[in-house]
Amino acid sequence: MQITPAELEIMNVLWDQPGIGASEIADALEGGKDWNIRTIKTLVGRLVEKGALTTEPDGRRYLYRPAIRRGDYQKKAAKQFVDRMFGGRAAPLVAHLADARGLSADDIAELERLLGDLKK
Amino acid sequence: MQITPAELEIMNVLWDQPGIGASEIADALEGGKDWNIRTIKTLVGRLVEKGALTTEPDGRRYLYRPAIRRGDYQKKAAKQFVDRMFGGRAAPLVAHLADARGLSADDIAELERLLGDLKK
DNA sequence: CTCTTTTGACTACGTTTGTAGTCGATACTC
DNA sequence: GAGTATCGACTACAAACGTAGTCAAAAGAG
Repeated sequence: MQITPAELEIMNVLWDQPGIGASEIADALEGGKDWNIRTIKTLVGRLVEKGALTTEPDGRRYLYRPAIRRGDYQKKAAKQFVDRMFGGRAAPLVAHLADARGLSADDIAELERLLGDLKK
Repeated sequence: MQITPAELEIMNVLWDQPGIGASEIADALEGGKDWNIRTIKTLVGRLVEKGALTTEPDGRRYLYRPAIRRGDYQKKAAKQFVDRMFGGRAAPLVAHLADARGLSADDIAELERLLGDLKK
């Protein structure tokens, strides 16, 4: 089940607010993404076809909610990305991120905690 | 300059062995990727159009080499990926990777070294 | 020299993706 | 109740993608 970048925007909205309709999705879309409502409905329809969303009738419209967990999808996507771009090695990826956007002190602290856990 | 997954396979070969021709690329492609030579040439042609590869005549054929550095491309792709999938937060990504594929002891050591550097 | 192979240039073509439009039915506004 | 907004279902359509085919010229095989 591959989710395209445009579709992912929809998924992100629905992971944050499951059980809303198409017009609420339109409202909730971040910043510049002022897609036409038709566009949103097309993307939602494709996600339903793919089995990534479930529908629930609500009067004459549908409410949508993710059929897959965000964490599961993120994990699969992360693995695929690292495999393709970095031959499966995570460290170079983190190095690039550090360089590209400057990890915040919080990020660094979190990573340290994580590494501490992993070593056990 | 967006590079598609199929094109990235080509780039990876050329980053490892810059200055080879289409048939050498075919030979060098990893494992299952036994693409038709036409397919490879199409992909190479598109990469040249996009400015991702430079050409150098060699007799009646061309040798190709990347016009962009692997590191630069990785960095941009990593940033874009983390932005899209994790709202820009690197730590959850690393957590998923750790979970999904079990970071090796080497990976962990490398990340620790990296974090040590970052804290300075 | 003739046949086969290889190369670049150009073309092909189904599928996926982004971005909507049309249509008929229902709901909401006055 | 008549006009307008909204919904789902279906359709449209160009660009990008994956995967290759055709063609003419040049190079290599015998």
